[in-house]
Amino acid sequence: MEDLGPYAAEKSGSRRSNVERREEILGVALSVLTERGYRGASTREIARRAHASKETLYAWFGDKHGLFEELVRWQAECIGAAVEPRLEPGAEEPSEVLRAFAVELQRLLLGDRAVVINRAAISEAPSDPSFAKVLSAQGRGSIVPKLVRYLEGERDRGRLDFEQAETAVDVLIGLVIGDQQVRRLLGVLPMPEPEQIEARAERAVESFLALFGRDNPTC
Amino acid sequence: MEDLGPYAAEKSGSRRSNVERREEILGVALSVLTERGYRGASTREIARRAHASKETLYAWFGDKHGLFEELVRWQAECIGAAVEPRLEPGAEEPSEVLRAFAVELQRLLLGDRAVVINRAAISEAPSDPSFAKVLSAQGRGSIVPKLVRYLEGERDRGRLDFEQAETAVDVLIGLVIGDQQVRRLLGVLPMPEPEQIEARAERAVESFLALFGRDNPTC
DNA sequence: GTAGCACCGTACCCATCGGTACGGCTTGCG
DNA sequence: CGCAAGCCGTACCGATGGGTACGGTGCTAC
Repeated sequence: MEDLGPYAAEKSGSRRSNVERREEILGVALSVLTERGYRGASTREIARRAHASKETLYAWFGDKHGLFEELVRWQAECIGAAVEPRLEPGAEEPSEVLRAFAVELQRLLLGDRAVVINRAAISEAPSDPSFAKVLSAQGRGSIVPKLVRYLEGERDRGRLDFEQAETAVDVLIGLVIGDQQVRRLLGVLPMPEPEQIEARAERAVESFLALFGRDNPTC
Repeated sequence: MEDLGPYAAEKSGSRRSNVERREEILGVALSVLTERGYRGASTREIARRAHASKETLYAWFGDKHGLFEELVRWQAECIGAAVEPRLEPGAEEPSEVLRAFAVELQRLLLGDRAVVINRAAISEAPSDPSFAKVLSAQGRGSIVPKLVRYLEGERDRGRLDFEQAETAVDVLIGLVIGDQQVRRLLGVLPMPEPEQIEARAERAVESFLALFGRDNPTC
């Protein structure tokens, strides 16, 4: 991590909260990214709208790539963090746990921030796969293992039935997200309303349990 | 369609196959797009590698946007055309028809051409949604109705059971594609091998029929 | 009070982009 | 043979990009 704050990190008390300023700049970068895409988001415009100088911007983040890598990392961490606590096994019924998970997963993957960041990663993937790597590692790479562990735990409890946990995870994600994410990325699908998210989560989990639940409800 | 060939379309016999030349240029444009993305694909490089002049290029396609719109349209038509004949209802079992459909859908949506074109549409979506519109209309917009019609036909024959055909379509697509497409777009998933595609198609259709087939195999 | 530091705003450098113009070459045709 | 059309290669234009340099300003520390 060659990253650095301003020159004097915190040695001399840093008269103002420069971490706050940092987030402010990142927020501006995010909105410019939203409007113009990665290539169209110029450092000039970011600096101007953040009332910062380009020099400061480059001193803090190294270059344009470094600035947006910060954004990607931030978003990726959000996904991993927000989904984790919903996957506690044991107490509640799998239907309830999975429903909450399905709602949260949709909110995160289909939300504006995720869409914008994923667009940037995808558009830069041919020439520079680093955004995509980070996003994928912190996103799917952190969620799937937790989900696998949870599902296997419930299987051991006798509440689920499957052979390959990875396959079950694939099915669950497919049922919950479907092609919504791609359509969001293309800009042809608006963010679903909360009740639509709930309905889809309900339906997805119902199907999932019909396939992998131990108590087949149709018999 | 404001499109045009060279000035004399075919009036004077067009000494060489200029449609062939056109496809040659589009092929070069596609490979440059593959390597550099939409913004990074300069008309200079396309002209140079196609041994064409920029002037010719602009005379034929109008501008950069027009050139790539041709590509998008071409790819979109391929998807719609290739999937259609596999959805003939009646003779064969739904499991067989859907399996073939699932294989073809994966081949088309996960193939290199589709990935590259979708990347371009996604990266330009914030500032110019026209690529995404075309891609979505010709792709999903043409497949889903056919699929709906097929599924409803089989339901009327008593071989499937569901209420909302659109929901069933959603489930099917989710099971077949899952998040493979997004991971392909991010560049973190290689094109699956044919046997992997077959296996996934098999599994997806099996699950689909477990949910919507009339003959529940688990009872 | 004053020296120094971080920062802002602006101007600047150089590369590249989309799009256009031009000279020269090939080719089909009368 | 000569003409005209189509096209290639190169050069050019204005605009904009990432990245750097510099003078001015306010705040902190001593």
